[in-house]
Amino acid sequence: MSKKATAGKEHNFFEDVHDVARLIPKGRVTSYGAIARYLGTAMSARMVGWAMNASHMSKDIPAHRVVNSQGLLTGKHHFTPPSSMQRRLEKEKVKVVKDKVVDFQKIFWDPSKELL
DNA sequence: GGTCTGACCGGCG
DNA sequence: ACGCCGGCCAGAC
Repeated sequence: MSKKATAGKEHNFFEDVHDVARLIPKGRVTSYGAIARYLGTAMSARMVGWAMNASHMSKDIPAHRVVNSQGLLTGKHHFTPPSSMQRRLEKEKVKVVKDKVVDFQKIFWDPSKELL
């Protein structure tokens, strides 16, 4: 039998998001919407960000590589200090100007495409 | 168990 | 170019 016969659907949103976030290559960035879409919740990008908030518990999750569709470091406010997000991105050769990722489209990493 | 919020996204005026 | 609005899902109070 299955391991979980009557196992309720554990839509571990956290794990899903965390898993994808961990797969983000260094020097690349993705958007909440892209991850949401990859998970099947395209319109629920909000929860992706919220789930990322929980990523704070796991230091293995490069939340700083996740930005919004504009390439803006919207979540930097949740970092400590906020500037650490940009700092980490620059550390990965990702240029950030005015809280925005330079060449965002170029380094954009789409899980539904890259992880095909 | 209803209500609100949230690291978003895209459309419209 | 910019501001406002709704939508969508999941958790917290």
